[in-house]
Amino acid sequence: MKKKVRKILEDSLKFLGFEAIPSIEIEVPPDESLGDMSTPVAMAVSKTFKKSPKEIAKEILNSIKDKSVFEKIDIAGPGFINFTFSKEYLYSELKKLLEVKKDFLRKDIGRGKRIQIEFVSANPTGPLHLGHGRGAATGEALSNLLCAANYKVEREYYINDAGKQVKLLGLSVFARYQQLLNVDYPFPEEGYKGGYVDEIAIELINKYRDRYVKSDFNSVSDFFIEYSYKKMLSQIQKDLEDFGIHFDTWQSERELYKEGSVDLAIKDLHAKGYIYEKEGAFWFKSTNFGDDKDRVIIKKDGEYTYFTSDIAYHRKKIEKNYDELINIWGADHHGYIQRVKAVMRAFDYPKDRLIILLVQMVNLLRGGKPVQMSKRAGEFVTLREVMDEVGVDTTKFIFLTRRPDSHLDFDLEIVKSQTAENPVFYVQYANARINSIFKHANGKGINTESLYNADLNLLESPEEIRIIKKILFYPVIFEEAVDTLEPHRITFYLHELSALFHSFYNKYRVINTEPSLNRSRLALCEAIRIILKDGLEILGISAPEKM
RNA sequence: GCGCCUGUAGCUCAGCUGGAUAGAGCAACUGCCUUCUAAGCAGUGGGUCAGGGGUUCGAAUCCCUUCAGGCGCGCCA
Repeated sequence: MKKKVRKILEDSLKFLGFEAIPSIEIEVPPDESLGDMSTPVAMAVSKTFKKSPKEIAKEILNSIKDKSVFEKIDIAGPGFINFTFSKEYLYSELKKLLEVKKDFLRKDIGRGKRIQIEFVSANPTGPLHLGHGRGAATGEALSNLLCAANYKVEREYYINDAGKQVKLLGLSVFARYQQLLNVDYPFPEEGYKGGYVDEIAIELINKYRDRYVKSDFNSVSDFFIEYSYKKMLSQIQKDLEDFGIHFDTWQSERELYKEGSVDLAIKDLHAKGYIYEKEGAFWFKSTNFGDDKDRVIIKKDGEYTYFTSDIAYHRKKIEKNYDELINIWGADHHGYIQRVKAVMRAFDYPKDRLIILLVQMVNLLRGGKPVQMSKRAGEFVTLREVMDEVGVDTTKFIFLTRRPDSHLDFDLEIVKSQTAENPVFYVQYANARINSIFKHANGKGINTESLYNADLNLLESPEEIRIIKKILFYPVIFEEAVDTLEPHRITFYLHELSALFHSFYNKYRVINTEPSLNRSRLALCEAIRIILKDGLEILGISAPEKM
């Protein structure tokens, strides 16, 4: 739709000799009476060509050869050119949609490019919380979106199963284990205090009784660490599965060490001359690549830092040779961006091929009062609890009606009280209603097949025309969402389309009209349904047939 | 102190790659179910786009600055 207008404008501008025009903006006018598409291009070039915008607009208008697509083209305001599509054009496009269905919606933006999206990647030291849920919902929707745009998407979860944190988890479980068996064992200072730690300890007691009682932690640490983090990881996997999130690959940090990737990465950086020794530690010269300070990769005690394995991890990503990489991180990690980007540049990776998206924090409230979210203190509401309390679709929808960088207030009381009238149901309900109409039609013996053959010219009311225009606009929104990597644009669009449908539904009957009109309106409903289902699928939200 | 993000209706948020009269949901108020699902529809009220400067034909949108909030600035992960 937009492309059509753009093409026409380009031809016209070329014809007029306005070759040097950078980009033609095309937008939607503020009021539908003005038209369907609009361009301020005449205003933009008026200065360079020393003519009034209106004059230029007039010239452009006169030079447009193929006007059949439009009902009218007006010059309005300070020099906008407004286009209103002809009904014939709208009907023919709608017919195409009904014929080819999804293929009409799909734009081959990715051209089969391979892209890896890494998201969630929460440490397996505790259950997922709501912030992870936001990252999960966003990552999943983005993956689906890019997939639909013909990118070959691989979804990856990075497991921090090495290092201090999982060790601390193991120790926390060990301490609880001892305490539950009445051994006076000190709980680690910074240990994990959540109830899940007790659960694991109890599980161990049930399985192994007092086999490890009074053991020296160092001699059994491997067992406790391994058992504990694996337990947490499988719980995380279960939570994600129930939240409807799918991953293709799970990259373990331990594996990176085991397979030698970490040593290799260090060696590689060393060979490039980006490693130096200072004060007994080894540093990566990240300031060479825009970071504010150099970073330690081998500590004085010979241990690697968290960053070291991340260097190896990203090096491995490079080796896998994706066309693009996306990392979705919680905003609390933003200070980490420069150093990871520095790594990529040190490995000569093109600057823009790694995109790091930040998802802002979720501020969890209950009745306006903040709920503490400290994993170590063990006070937090888990994603699981929220899922169970307010539902998966509702939770996702809340995340997906916000820009990723908006700071989100998630008030459990408000969300729950709105559950019955939650916006997600508004969209799902539109789909369910359409299904109901079809069911009704089938019951009456009305042919609901091959609706592209219906007489679409009968769709003449302002409401119907408005819906057709909205439907045909979907690919435009889709493309914008892909370009900006912002799935929430789809969410808002679906809400708007649903509103138009509900309004139409209330005013007109689809069936029990004249036989030919039955089919026309069913065709319209079918088109709406195709889009609602497609959009919801991208968002990872279910589309129930009845509600 | 430095860096990143945010500030839009009573509340939660869209709109931010500059365009015409700033939108939605919730909340409030008034109407609409004997016909395809009322989880719906029609309508009313509601704004210093945090404040101040600047850029230009045009600024919620870009730049500077002040204020407010969140987050981050480890040989932690």
